[in-house]
Amino acid sequence: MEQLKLENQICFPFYAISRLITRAYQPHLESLGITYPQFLVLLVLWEKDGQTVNQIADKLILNTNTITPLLKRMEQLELVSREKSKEDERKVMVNLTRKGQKMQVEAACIPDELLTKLAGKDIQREDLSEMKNQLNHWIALIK
Amino acid sequence: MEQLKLENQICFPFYAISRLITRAYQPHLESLGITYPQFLVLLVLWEKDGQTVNQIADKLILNTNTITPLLKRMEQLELVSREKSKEDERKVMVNLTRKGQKMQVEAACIPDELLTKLAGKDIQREDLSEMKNQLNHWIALIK
DNA sequence: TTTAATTATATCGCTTACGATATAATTTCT
DNA sequence: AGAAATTATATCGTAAGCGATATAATTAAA
Repeated sequence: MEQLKLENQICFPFYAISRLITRAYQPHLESLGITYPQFLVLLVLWEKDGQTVNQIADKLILNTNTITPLLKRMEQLELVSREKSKEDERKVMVNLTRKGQKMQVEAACIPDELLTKLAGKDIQREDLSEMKNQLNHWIALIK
Repeated sequence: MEQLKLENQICFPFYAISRLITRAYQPHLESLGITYPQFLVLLVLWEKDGQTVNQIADKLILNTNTITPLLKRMEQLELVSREKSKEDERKVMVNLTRKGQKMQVEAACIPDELLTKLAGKDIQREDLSEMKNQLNHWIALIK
């Protein structure tokens, strides 16, 4: 059954690379005391502080049952605060704490460090950039 | 900080697409009573039955602490059997059961069904095939 | 041939990830 | 206004995924 060979699947490389990337980030994030999904939440909030749970979930394409406990752990780490919106009490506003804001400075170099490491393995920035655009296009189509 | 925008990350689209693919497979696999990682294990065993835990882990780029409980659950589902190798008692041989073998027939159409669905969203097989090759190349480089 | 190192797998603890379901606040409908 | 529907978030249960560590079998070294 040729169509069932692992080698012929498009799904597997995405699954594998996703995990390999998380592994590659891990040592860099460990020194900050955060995980990869927590880093993604920070990326969203650094770009625009003060977003609702749903806004963050939408951007990361995650469900609230994933993001709620994640945000609670980040609250424990004192990276974010969560409080009900005054206008609409169903909404929970998530804000960066001072600590969460400051972490941006330390994190700023991480993406570049990883790109440099990949360049050493003959994976160039232009290739990654092209790939990124292609993938973002597909995500928009299938989301 | 331009380099920290979610939009500019290459890591995020991989993370997102990987989960979107798992979600896309889910309804197809649900009727078989298996999960996406379990499906990947079956792909590996359908290709070559009777492999050790490590051989399967290597092919899926997973650690034994992920694959061992996964295989145990598949044993519960009576999809595979696990028994110590006679030559080397440290090794555990994983074999498909009759049920695990038979499932290949029902699963054979799934990849094609998903490709057809993607074609409807303007994602063509040639593009995916090219992407697959590119990604497999990268995996080999960074693994 | 004991001892030490290596190999193969498993266990533990914690963090995602998500389907199903619950709860409370807000809107919409009648 | 009061009931019904919708929206926003949370809770529960289960399955990954992985670092750290443990255990047993095999191999290498002294």
